[in-house]
Amino acid sequence: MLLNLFNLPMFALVDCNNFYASCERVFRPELINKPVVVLSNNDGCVIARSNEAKKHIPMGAPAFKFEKIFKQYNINVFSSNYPLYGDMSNRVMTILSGFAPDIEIYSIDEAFLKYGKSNYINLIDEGLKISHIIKKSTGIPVSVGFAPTKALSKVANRIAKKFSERTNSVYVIDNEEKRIKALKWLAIEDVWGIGRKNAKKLRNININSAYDFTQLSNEWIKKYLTITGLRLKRELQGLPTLDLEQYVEKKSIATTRTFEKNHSDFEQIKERVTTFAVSNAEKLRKQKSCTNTIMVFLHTNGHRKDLPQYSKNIVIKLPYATSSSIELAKFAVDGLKTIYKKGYKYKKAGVIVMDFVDEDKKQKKLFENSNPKHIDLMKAVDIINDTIGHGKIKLGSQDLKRTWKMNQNSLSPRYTTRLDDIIRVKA
DNA sequence: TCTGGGGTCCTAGGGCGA
DNA sequence: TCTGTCGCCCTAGGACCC
Repeated sequence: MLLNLFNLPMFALVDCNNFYASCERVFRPELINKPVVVLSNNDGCVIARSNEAKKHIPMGAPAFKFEKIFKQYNINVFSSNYPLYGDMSNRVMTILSGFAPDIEIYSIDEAFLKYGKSNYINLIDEGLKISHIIKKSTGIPVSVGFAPTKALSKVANRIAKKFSERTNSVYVIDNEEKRIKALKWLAIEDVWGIGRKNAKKLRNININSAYDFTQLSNEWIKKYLTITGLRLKRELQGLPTLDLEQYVEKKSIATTRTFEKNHSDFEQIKERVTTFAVSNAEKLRKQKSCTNTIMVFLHTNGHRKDLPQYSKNIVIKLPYATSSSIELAKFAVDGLKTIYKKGYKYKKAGVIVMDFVDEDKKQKKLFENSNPKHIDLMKAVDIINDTIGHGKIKLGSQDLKRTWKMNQNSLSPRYTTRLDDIIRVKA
């Protein structure tokens, strides 16, 4: 049976269902069919929910406001366990890359696959095979949507997930009738690329579905939703406009954190900012880049209307490109000194680096250059940290005794990445 | 008392040289 | 020499994604 009626390459979007919650369930099977939520760093707000929890908990719900509801409905609450989710994601992606030659890992829990137009395979069977093998090998349930464009494969995936009992979590949009039916069903705010603001704008002019959106004139879309909106319209019409994106090095790297409590003291914030800069430097060295620009920001808790508010950032053009932890930490602290004001209770700070060059292509400046001794020193630090554990080697300006702890009151073990936490099977 | 983190892309608008 | 205009570059900020 020839299913590919568009006679175009087909994209599959494979999406792990409620990924973080599903990861927790893999190692706690007694939680299957029970409500599960996963919280953000610091146990701040809800960032993943199982289907059972979705009835009671909105996305992004602040945990402290929902404690009663958690108890009332026996919701199982987990702190986020990124080493576990990262490892489970790698397993899923490795399996997926065996299904199609071209794959784009779009996020921790989803990937696009591209099937050439000559691959006249039964896509439903292919989707079922993907879902079966991933479930069997990793325990993670997935949904699969096929369509001739990436945006339509997102729509197909949504249908697969929403009507999983009828679709077995696999859906294919491969003719005009299905495309139009799907777009008429999909609410405008659920379209990939239409966020809250734009959805409101569109609702105001009576554009309520994805289909309505495709009926808008190109001029209107270009004017109000920019070139991005125009691309989206083409994609929804079934005209391939976005291709798979190949791996590219990052253009910016950020380390930012909300503090577990407010800090007013300069020295404490300086220690945090130093640590953020060191973390960015490590990530830079991993991708073999140096940075020319660093930004430091600092702000108070915007939710506390009763406290005086202050928020400031500073962008510093560096005199030379560097990936040295020591140099970046120094520039970051210089920046912090400029923006720090006494008397405020700070809740969040961060360091972002951008404007990269390859480490072997950086230009030598006439007067000021990165200290060449740092190159070997940083290599040694990276090797030691990789071998004996991350963060064992620190700068003197980082707090050596204190380990800054996030609130993680409900952290699951790192079943797959820490020997001590591995599951033991009793004979 | 307690509300995440890390990215990308796009545009408007200003400065500036031709 | 003065002025207007065009295009380029840069930056800040908004909007989006997961």
